[in-house]
Amino acid sequence: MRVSREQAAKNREKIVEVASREFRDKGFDGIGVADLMKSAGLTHGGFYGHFASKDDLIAEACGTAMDHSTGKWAKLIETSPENALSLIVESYLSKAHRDDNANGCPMAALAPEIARQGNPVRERFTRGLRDSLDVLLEAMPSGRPGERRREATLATMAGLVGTLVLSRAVNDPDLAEEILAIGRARLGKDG
Amino acid sequence: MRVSREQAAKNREKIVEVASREFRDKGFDGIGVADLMKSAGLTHGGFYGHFASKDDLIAEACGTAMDHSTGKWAKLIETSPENALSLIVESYLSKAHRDDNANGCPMAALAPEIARQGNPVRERFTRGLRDSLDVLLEAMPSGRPGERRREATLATMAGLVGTLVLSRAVNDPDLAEEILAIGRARLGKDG
DNA sequence: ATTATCTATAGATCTATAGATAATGC
DNA sequence: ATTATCTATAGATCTATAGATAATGC
Repeated sequence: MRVSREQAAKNREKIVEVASREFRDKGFDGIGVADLMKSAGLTHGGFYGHFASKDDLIAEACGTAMDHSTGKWAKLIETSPENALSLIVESYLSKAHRDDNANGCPMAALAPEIARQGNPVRERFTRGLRDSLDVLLEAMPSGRPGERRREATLATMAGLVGTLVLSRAVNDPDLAEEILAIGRARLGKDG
Repeated sequence: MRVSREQAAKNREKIVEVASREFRDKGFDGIGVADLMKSAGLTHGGFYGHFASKDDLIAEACGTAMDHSTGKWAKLIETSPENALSLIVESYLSKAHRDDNANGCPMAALAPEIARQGNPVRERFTRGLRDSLDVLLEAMPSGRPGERRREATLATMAGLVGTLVLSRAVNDPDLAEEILAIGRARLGKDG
């Protein structure tokens, strides 16, 4: 039943990848270690050879989810630097993103739960947020003092997260769409 | 062991009040029915005389938490209508609110978890959000088209929630305070 | 020989229910 | 007599560990 070191490393990556999606979809308490391992094609007991605890996996899964999300933005900026902000806002506040929690922004899916986690999780998350802010800053229109640009970046990030979070929680499709649409109109043109 | 109808009604209210605080503090999965009843001064088994299920309580606790939160804003508007928006933003994005999840805004504490709940919970939440938006609209500066005012209201609400949520999730106190401060500066003066 | 994974299980939860108890309200 | 609450427990989780197994890597 033993596999090669290479395969073991791949198995570990697979666990993190599955977890990062399942946690965003169901929340940290909405999915157990046994089911995560099953989704990764492994058995329950093998988990603790890769991670010290579920919390340990949560920290890593949050980190990679943030990195992945930031990577998408970086790619948009690289592709078309001139209207990057507009592209980021349009995709972030799209119906597709709203309806795909599992592959979307970990902040919108998990931020309040992360706030309740221990220091290792929050530390890893904070690093991911800093990186994400650095990337978003590049997408913000220049031609203003650096301090102002930093402010606009943070305000845009908060606006994006708040908008998506409210749109998802709401039961009425019309209200959910109105929230998204207003967010797109106001955040896409900078602050 | 039986109590009067009046006392039973009070007990029910107490359960909802305790639950609305504990849920905001620990999340829906972070506190069990037995512990909630203990905090309310009752025993586990008595719960199901008052509520059909934990989900049932979640819906009601979300609703009253939203109503309570909206009531605070309404009071601020009544007290000083001229600078109500600024007062709302200052209190919402205060350190005190950030550090008191249990008595604070249920959206910032629970929105992503609410999004994963069934229709009854989300319906009750949606009603609470609509009411809250109606109240916040009154605090927005007038002197502009109604449509624009509605947009500014929704954008402000999303900005408030996103700002508080990020500030709480972050591990570094300086970054957490920077996020709050920028939110206060930008949202207090309308959009 | 080492070790990645497996099976099996301990021990601690959690929601919900059954049936007993005792005070209220007719 | 009704009913709000209590005790006790069923049944289903969940995290984590112990010990067996079998393939890798020396």
